[in-house]
Amino acid sequence: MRIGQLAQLVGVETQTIRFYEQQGLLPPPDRQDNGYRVYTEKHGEGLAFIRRCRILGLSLAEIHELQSYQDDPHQSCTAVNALLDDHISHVRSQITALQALEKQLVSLRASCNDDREVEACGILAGISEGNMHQQ
Amino acid sequence: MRIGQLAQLVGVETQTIRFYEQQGLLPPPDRQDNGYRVYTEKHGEGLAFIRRCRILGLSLAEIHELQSYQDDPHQSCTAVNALLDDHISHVRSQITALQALEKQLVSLRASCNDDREVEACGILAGISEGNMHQQ
DNA sequence: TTAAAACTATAAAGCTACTATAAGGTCAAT
DNA sequence: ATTGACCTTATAGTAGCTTTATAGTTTTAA
Ligand SMILES: [Zn+2]
Ligand SMILES: [Zn+2]
Ligand SMILES: [Zn+2]
Ligand SMILES: [Zn+2]
Repeated sequence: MRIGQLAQLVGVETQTIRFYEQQGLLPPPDRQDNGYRVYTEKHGEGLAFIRRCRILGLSLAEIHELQSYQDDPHQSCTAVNALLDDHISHVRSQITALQALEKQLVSLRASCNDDREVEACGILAGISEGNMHQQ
Repeated sequence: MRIGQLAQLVGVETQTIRFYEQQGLLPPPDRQDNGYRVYTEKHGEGLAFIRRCRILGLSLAEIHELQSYQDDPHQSCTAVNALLDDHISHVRSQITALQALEKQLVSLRASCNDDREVEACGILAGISEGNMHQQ
């Protein structure tokens, strides 16, 4: 299987596959005489794993870590679970931060209607005055 | 006022100030004979404005747009209000996406306890099997 | 007075996770 | 023989800084 077929199979661009190889996330495949990469089903599984991790918001470093655990299948999976716990708390704190931000933005938005000149705009005034509750 | 004092006043790094100047967000200040930048109060206000916008999650491009409105203070502020509306909806869709992600991660996390070997880890199995409800 | 510390300058690279572009080699079909 | 689709590598761009390198200037302390 060549790179284009693999890409289509998993739904990524060919450059992305080369990029993962370069980053050490995907093992370097064999090459044909002409230099073309030849992939096996295992590569397909590995690539699909990476993509599902990415959809879950895991960083390439976190994926790398998960792969290192997979390479040693008889150790305890505590570290895997902890990685996910950490990631969940990252996501939760992002949500919290964005919700606070939304609140701030909505209250700022309420300080202006559409019938003003820029110099009287409640939004620009609100930002400039800087009475923002940071964090 | 030199760059270090301005940086301390507003709470940013000196490089950040030079970066904003380079990006056209902060007007180039006068220079001393030795080449050192000399800032006025207006620069301080401009920099504080940028920082407050950044805290609100506005991109440098959006800040640039706001500044262009400020330069023409007698036009209607409709565009300013619209920019904020857009930004609010960006933030809301980020929140929605992250909440969906959190749900997915939590259910994945529930598929494992801490007393397994990696090869039996419910999380790794869940990712590998790929029964993920995308988006 | 002089030497170190602290400050300033520019330019360039690094960060994340790709995406895009350039310039070229390979292969099948027309 | 040439088009088109595919493959190769290398390089640059994205956002918003941060870090590093290298060098010149000012301030402070011995
Ligand atoms: Zn994470
Ligand atoms: Zn307004
Ligand atoms: Zn925005
Ligand atoms: Zn587990």
